[in-house]
Amino acid sequence: MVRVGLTTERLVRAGAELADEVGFDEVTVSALARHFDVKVASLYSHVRNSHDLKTRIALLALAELADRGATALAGRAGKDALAAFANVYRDYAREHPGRYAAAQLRLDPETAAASAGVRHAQMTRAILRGYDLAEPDQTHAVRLLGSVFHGYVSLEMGGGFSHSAPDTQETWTRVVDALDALLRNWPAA
Amino acid sequence: MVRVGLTTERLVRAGAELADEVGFDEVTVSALARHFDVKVASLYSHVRNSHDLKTRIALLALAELADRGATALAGRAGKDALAAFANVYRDYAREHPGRYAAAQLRLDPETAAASAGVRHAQMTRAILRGYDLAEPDQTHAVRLLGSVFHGYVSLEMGGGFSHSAPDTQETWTRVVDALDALLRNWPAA
DNA sequence: TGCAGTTGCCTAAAGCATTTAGGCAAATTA
DNA sequence: TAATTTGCCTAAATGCTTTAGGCAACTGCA
Repeated sequence: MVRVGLTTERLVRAGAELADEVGFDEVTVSALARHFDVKVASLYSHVRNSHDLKTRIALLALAELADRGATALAGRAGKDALAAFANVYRDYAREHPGRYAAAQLRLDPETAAASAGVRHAQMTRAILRGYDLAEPDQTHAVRLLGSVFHGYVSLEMGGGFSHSAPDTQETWTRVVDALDALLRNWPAA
Repeated sequence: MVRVGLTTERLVRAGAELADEVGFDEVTVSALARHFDVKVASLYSHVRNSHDLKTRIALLALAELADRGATALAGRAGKDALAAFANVYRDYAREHPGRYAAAQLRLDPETAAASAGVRHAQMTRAILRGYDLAEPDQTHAVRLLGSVFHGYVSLEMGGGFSHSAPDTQETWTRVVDALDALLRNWPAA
């Protein structure tokens, strides 16, 4: 019996790659077993069940995204930081569609609280330090930015903007411009 | 043999209700068959396969959403129209989480082109008539609004904003205010 | 009203994904 | 080298998906 050397980590990493290739929904315990040329049951020593596998892939994606965000924010502020951070989301989704889809998985509250999702919110707040927003407007703005990034990227990936001029890169640039203008000029309640 | 009177329409409608109750992912041909107390194979005369069923539920949801949007827009303009339209999305998602999830299903291009999704874009453009935006900024703005509505609602439903002050209703109101301000003051390229 | 054709639901069966239980051999540790 | 842990296995149950083919109940027409 030749041991392949399975670990939870390797499974999750391979699952993430598989997701990017064939789509997150197609990531199944069976497919992963085929990939490692191993019997299906063998994976269940490393992963609790199918949902556990998917959750772990989601956590990986969130962490990778947060890492990229942190790198992008280093040494930037204001609109520069905003644009860089926005591009992280968009680029990651384009490079890793399966992982990005995984990052959208609904996590139960405790898992979410322990995930890199928390870092995302912190980074968004960091960006807003370049603008003059007091609470509660800062929180409103954090939520708005999250919505735009997430919403834009998922609509674009879902083909929502397809086949129409102007191209999505131009829109993306202009949307970031518009958000910058809005944050500099946030309306009073 | 008692005939239940299955039709594609009834299946789709029941599937939509099931989605709202147990989640869109749990909507399966088998579950629907159980609901009608009928053998699984019987449904395959009315629905091509599982994916076909889900697509039809998605189309139903898109149409319902568009109908509500049209009703909300009737007789309104400017910020009033913007707020009403935004609330349609949010309310629909809260009332019909399963259907809303269905509406997010990625449709192939021809299906999408024939869907009520087209009406959504038209309505968003109609709202923008209340603001002074020429092309291509109008298209950018259409995409921004779509992103915010979609992104906000799905983050909120996914628990992304949970357990934190201020409450999401207040944020939603302020986000709509902010969008209105942005559209009235759209930055030049 | 009676019959023919259509339709609605059935049985049967194959394929694949998920999950658990229990076992043997290889790697690790003492 | 012996003992223990670990990695992968076989076997088996369950459930969802899908296709093929059949009979009974409707429908419409004479």
